[in-house]
Amino acid sequence: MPMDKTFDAAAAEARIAAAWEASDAFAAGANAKPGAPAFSVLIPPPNVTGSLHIGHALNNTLQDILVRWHRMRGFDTLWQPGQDHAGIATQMVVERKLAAEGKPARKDWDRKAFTDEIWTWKAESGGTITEQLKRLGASCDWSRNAFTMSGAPGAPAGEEGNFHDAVIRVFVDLYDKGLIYRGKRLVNWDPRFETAISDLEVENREVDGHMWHFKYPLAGGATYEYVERDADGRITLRETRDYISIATTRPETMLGDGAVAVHPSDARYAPIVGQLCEIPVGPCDQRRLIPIIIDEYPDPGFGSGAVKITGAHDFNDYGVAMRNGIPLYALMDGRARMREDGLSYAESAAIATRAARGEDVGDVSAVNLVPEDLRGLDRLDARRRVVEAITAEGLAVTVLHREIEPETGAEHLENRPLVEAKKIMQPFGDRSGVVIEPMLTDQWFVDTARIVQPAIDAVRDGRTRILPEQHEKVYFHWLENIEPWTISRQLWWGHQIPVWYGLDLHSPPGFADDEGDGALDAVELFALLAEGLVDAGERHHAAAHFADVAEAFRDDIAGLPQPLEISRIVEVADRAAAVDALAASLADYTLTQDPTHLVYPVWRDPDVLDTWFSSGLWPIGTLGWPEDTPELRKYFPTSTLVTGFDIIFFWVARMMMMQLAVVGDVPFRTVYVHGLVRDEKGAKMSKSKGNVIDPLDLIDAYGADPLRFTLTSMAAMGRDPKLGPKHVEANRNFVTKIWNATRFAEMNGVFAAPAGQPAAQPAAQPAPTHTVNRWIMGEVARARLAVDEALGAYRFNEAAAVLYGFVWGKVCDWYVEFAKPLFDGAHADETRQTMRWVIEQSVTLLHPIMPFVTEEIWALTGQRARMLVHGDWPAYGAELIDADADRQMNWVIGLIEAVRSARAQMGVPAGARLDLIVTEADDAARAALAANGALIERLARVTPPVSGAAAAGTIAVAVPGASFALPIGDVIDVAAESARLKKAADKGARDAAGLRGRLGNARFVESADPEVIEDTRAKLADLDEEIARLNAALAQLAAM
RNA sequence: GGGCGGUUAGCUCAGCGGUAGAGCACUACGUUGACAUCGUAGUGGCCACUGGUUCGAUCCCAGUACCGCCCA
Repeated sequence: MPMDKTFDAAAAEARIAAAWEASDAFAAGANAKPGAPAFSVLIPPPNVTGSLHIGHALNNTLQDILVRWHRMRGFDTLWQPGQDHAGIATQMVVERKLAAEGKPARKDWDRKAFTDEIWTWKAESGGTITEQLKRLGASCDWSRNAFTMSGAPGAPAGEEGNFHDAVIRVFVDLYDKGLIYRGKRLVNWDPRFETAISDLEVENREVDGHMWHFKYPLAGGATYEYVERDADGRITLRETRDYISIATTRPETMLGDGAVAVHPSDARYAPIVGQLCEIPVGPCDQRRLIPIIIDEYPDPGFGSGAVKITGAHDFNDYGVAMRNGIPLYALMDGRARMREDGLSYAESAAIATRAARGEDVGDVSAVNLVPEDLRGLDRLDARRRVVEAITAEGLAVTVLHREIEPETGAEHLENRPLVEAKKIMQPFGDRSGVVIEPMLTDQWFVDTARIVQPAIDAVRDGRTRILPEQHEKVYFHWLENIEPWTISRQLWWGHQIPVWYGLDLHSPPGFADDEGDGALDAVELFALLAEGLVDAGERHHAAAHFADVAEAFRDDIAGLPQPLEISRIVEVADRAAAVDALAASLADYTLTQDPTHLVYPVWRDPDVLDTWFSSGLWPIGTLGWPEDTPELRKYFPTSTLVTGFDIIFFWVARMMMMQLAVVGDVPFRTVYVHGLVRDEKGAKMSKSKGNVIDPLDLIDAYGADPLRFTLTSMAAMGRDPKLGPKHVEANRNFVTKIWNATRFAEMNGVFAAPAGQPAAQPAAQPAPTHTVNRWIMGEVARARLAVDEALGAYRFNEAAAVLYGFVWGKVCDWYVEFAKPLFDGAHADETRQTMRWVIEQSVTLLHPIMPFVTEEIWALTGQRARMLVHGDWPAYGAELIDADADRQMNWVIGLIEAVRSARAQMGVPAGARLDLIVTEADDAARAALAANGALIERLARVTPPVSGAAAAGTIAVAVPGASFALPIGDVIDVAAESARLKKAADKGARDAAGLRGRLGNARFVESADPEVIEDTRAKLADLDEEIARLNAALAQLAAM
C-alpha cells in the first residue's frame, strides 16, 4: 500500500494519541529496564482555569523531550501531571459565570454552596488544559493527574487524593515549629477581590500621576530660617518660613500622617527637628499636630527633602513608622474607600494628638482620622476634595504664573498651586488589574528568613543545579533578600487555614476573681458577661482536625476559675457567634447553676492559604506524601524541573524552601530555566497588543510535530525564542521531507521482507560493504552521539539542529540520491537493508522531538511488536564511522558540487549531460572515481569519466587530487570562464596568504596547539593545490 | 537608581579563541527513479563601537552607545 504524498497530521495525531493512551504508554515506569534508575519530572502545574498558551507549549515540549528520551533509554520514568487550584483566578471565573447566568453574587451565597459551585465548574471545564497538552503530545502519566485541592472537605467523588492532607499537615508542622505566625502587617491589598496578595502577585506599572506640594504649618506659628545652598555651599535662598513643604502623590493619605521625616544630614530642616507641625487637612478647629522626626529614608535631593509618614498606607513609610514608634492610622476599608467605622473624627484626632506628643495611646485600630464629610468616599474622590480644601485655604505651594493678554498686552500674574505631572510607579493586582492598596490587616506569614538558608546552600553546594547558571544569581539575590511570605487570602476557594480562635478569658477587661478563691461567684460572672466578652482578646491553636484543636483549648481553659474550666468546647461560625454562645451559656449557668451546660465556643479562621503555599508542596504532594508511598521513595527527589524564568521565585525558590523544611531534601536535582516565547519582533505576547499566537491554531494548521520542532530549535539556553508561523511552516516542510524519504524507500521495496524470510523487527544493524552504505552508517552514529550530548547538556536547539542537518542534509540530500543507482546493482540488498535501518534510526532519534510523525512512520514501515514510544534508543557510536568511506564520500560530494557549480555558472542547461574528462588524478581520486562512477554520473549529470586533456570548449573543475575538463560545446565564453576561475583562484590566494602569514609567525608556531598548526598546514597545502589547479586551468584557457 | 541579558546576512536566530552558519526572504535555472510543503546554483556579513589580553578575538576582559527584562 503506497504511502500518501504528505503526512496527514490532523488525522494521524488523534489516532496515535489514542493508541498511546490505550496502551498506557506513558504510565510511570513504562518501558523501564529491570533495575533502571528513575527519571522523574513534575509538570509545573498549570492553573486549572488556564488554557494552553505558547509558553506552556514550549515548557511542555521540552519536558516531553526529556521524558521520552529517558523512557526510550529504559529509565524508570515518571512525568507527573496536574493543575493548581488558582484561588483568585478560579473564584473570579466562577463569579463571572454566575453573573452571566443571572445568579446571585458570591456574597449572597454561603461558603459551602459557592465552593460546591466551583467544584461543579471544575468538573465541567477544569480539564481543558489537560486535553490541550495531550494534543501537543505530552507524555504525562495522566492516570496520576494531581490537583492541589484534591481531598479537601467538600471535594466531590473523583477528587479524593490527599493533597489537602499534605497542605494542612505542613501548615500545622510549620506552625508548631514557630515558622508560621499571625500578625498585623502592611500587606498588598486587592480592593477588587478584597484579599491580601503576595508581593509577587503585584505588577508595578508606570502611570501618569501628579505630585502635589503642600505646606504643613509649624505648631504655634513658630518660624525658622530656611536656607538653601548650591553644591559649593553658597547660599541660593534664604527666607523665614512658618511651614515645612511636603510633596505627595497621594494627598488623601495625609489624613493618616503620623509624622514628617527629614534626613539627619539635611541642614535645611535641622532647626525644626523635634517640633510639631500641623496637617493642613480636616476640620480647622481639630487640626492634628505631628512631630518632625529624622530618619535615613528621606532623600534630601528629592522634592523638598521632607516626607510625610503614613505608616498604614505605604511600605516605605511603614518602615519609618516602625523604626520611630509612629502610630499606624488606617484610613481605608477593604474596598479602598475612606473608612466609616470606628471613632468619630473628633475623638480620633484627640487620641492622635496625644500620640504625637509622645503619649502611649495603645491600639489605634478604632481611630478613624477620616473627617465625617469624607467618610465613605472613594479614595480618588477623597483625594480631589483634600486638594481643593488645602488649595482654598492657601496652603498649597504655589508658583507665579504669568499670562499676557493678547489684545491689550496687559500682564497678569497669578499664584497657582504647584502640581507636577509625573510618571509614578503604581502597583496593580496581576489578576484583578486594580490599583493595589497597602493595607494594615491581620494575616498569616511564613517566617521565610528562618527556612531560607538550606535552599541557598543546596544550590551553592550543587545538590540542585540551576541552568543556565545566570539564573542562580537571580535565585540567590531573591532568597538573600527574602521578605516574610503572606500566605493568608481572604477567599473561599482554597485550603482553609486550620486555626481556631477562642476568646481569651484569662484576663478580659473588667473580669477579676475578686476573692481570689479560684471560683466565680455570680457577681463576677455578670461582670464577665457585661463587659468582658466584647473586648476580650483571643487565643488560637492550629491542628489538622477540630478534635485536636479542642484538646488544646481544653488545656487552655483548664486554668480558668471554676466552673468555666470544665466548659465543653464547641465550634461556632465566627467571633460574634462565639460571644453570643458564651454569653448565653453563662446566662444559663447563672439561672440553672448547672455547669454541664457551659460551653467554650471556638471558631475557625475563615481565610484560605495562598495557592502557592500548596503548589510549593507539589513535589511531595503529588507523590502521595504524607503517606510513605513507593512513588515517593522511587521518584523523589525528582530529576529535572523545566520552568520559565518568570517563576523562579514564585515557585522554584518556595519549593526548595518548603521541601527542605518539611522532608529535609531538595525537590529536584536540576532546574532548567527556559525563556519567554516572544512574537517575531521580539515583543512580549499580550492580549492587549493582539500579538498572541495560539499554539492550538499552529497545531491545527501545521501539526504538533512542526510546532514542537520549532520551539525546540529555538530553545537556546538563556535566550527568548521568537516565534512566527513562518518558522513552523519551515519545520512542517521538514516533516514532509522525512515523510517523503520514507515514501521513496517504501516504493523501492526497502521495507519489504527479503524473499522467503520474515523481516527482523526492528531492523538489525546492517554490515554493508559499499562505501555509500558504510558512510551513512557513520553519519547516523555521529547524529546519535551529537543528539545525546546535546540533550544531556539541555542544549535542545542543538539537538534539533543536528537532527535537521542529518536527516535533510545527509540522508535526503545525499544518501537517498546515492542509493538510487545502487538499487539496481550488486549492492541492492545491502542498500535496502541499510536504508531501512537508517530510516528507523532517524525516526527513533527524532521521536522525542516529533513523536507523531515518527510513530506513524514506525507503524507504516513494519509489523511492530512495540510502538516507537517504547522503542530502543540506540547506543552505537564512533565504531560505526569508517574513516575511508567518510573521506571518499566527502570527496565525491565535493566533486559533484564543483561540477554542478561550474555548470550553473557557465550557463549549461541543467538537463544536458556532459563528458567528464579526467585531466589529472592521483590514486585516491582514481579509486574514488572507479567506486562511485554511477553516483557521480547521475548527480553531476556527466558521462563515465575518461582520461584526456583539456581542449577548446571545455570548462575546468578542480578538486583535491584531481582536475577535470568538461566540454560544453564548440564555443565557450572564454572571458566568463576565466573570470570564474580567477575569482576562485583569487579567493584561494587570499585565504592562503592568511594561512601562510600565520604559519610564518614564529610566535604562532611556538605557542599554538600542535594540532592547530597541523590543521593549518594541511589547509594551506590543500589550498595551494587548488590554486595550482585553477591556475593551470587558467593558463590552458589562455593558451587556446 | 540596582541587577541581568542582548546587539552576528534584508528578517528570525545559532555559533562563542584558529578569519562565520541555519531557516525564511531574494536572484537564476529546473518536473533528473520520494518530496514544488521540492531540487540545483547563487546574492548577501569591517560578527554595534572603543580600548585591552593573546601568536591569533565574533568569541575573553574593560568601557561606550542603543534595545530588552527583573527589582526598587
